[in-house]
Amino acid sequence: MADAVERARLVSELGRVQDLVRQLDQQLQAPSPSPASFELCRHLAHQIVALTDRSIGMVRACPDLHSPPPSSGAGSPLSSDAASDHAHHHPFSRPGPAATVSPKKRKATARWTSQQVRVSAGAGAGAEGPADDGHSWRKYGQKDILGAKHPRAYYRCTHRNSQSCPATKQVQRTDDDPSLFDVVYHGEHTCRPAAAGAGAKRAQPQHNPHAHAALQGLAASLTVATADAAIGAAANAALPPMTPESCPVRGASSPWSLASPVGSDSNGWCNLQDVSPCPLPAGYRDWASDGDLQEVVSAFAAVSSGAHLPPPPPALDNEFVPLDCFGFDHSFNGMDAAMPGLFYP
DNA sequence: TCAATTTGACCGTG
DNA sequence: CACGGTCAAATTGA
Repeated sequence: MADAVERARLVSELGRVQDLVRQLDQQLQAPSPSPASFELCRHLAHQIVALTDRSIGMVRACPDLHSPPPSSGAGSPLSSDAASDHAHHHPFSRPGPAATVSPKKRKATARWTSQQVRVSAGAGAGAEGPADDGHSWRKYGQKDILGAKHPRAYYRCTHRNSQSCPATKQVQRTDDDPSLFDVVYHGEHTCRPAAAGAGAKRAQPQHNPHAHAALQGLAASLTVATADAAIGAAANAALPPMTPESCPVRGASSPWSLASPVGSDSNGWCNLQDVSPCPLPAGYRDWASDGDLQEVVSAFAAVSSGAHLPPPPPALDNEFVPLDCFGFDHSFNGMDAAMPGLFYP
């Protein structure tokens, strides 16, 4: 029986997280980033992580809060996989070419950032598959999935060999709507978008002038996630108005079709069926088309799920590598288990 | 000729 | 043993 006290505490914790995110946002907007402000950013980030960790612990400790929200019948996104429940947990494996121990071996322990997205087939581009997400993918497999009408296709980044880019994705047409695809992204792109933007460098993620947008999105996502955690009206009442539409993450549609699973429906999907851009400030668009959106979203997903960046370390178990984005280099061992409710529903 | 896709087999997990 | 994920040989296309 989730006592109201526990809920109130959780809401309060998440509210603090949101405040911290806003502070971080403000720091990132500072015109001339100084080492001091960078340090502050780091500090804020650590606090955010610690608080979210605690919040998740609270949710876990309380069975009622922990129980998943009843999927609002309207076609649960993963209904196609409902028959096989591992389809939901995507413990990803195979950390890239460096782990050439023996072929066809998978590491069960490796956990990658995993982002679930539902996209529609590009309207004009035919219904072959989801719209281009800005990266070049190479198909390496296809499987018929039990209980699903359509096979699942497996893609890896074209630059996997040349640049050791570990990113992969799985694409599966939804059962109910053939024009919709469920896309699960694993890993992060470490490759350079070679021909994409003329000489677009993704060298210094920190002090990214657009990073604050992602943080705002994160703040919005936290709001939604709170609601997802069955906090419901209490949370929404306690938090400042921030509509899901204000989440830049959801607007990453042109041409990016990537979204954070946090601010999504009850199953962690972010429905991008509506490919028409959602109302976004111009900055968000520019940023999204720049590729930085994915970077930041992935970064947060990585932070949340304890993923790491290549090149893969030789160690099998402790697989954390510092994120260059915010310098989240400590205290994430706990985070590995901290966010599964959000990323591994 | 090379790159991308297809497809059946292999492997680890539950 | 069934299933999902991956590999790699064969095939296709530019």
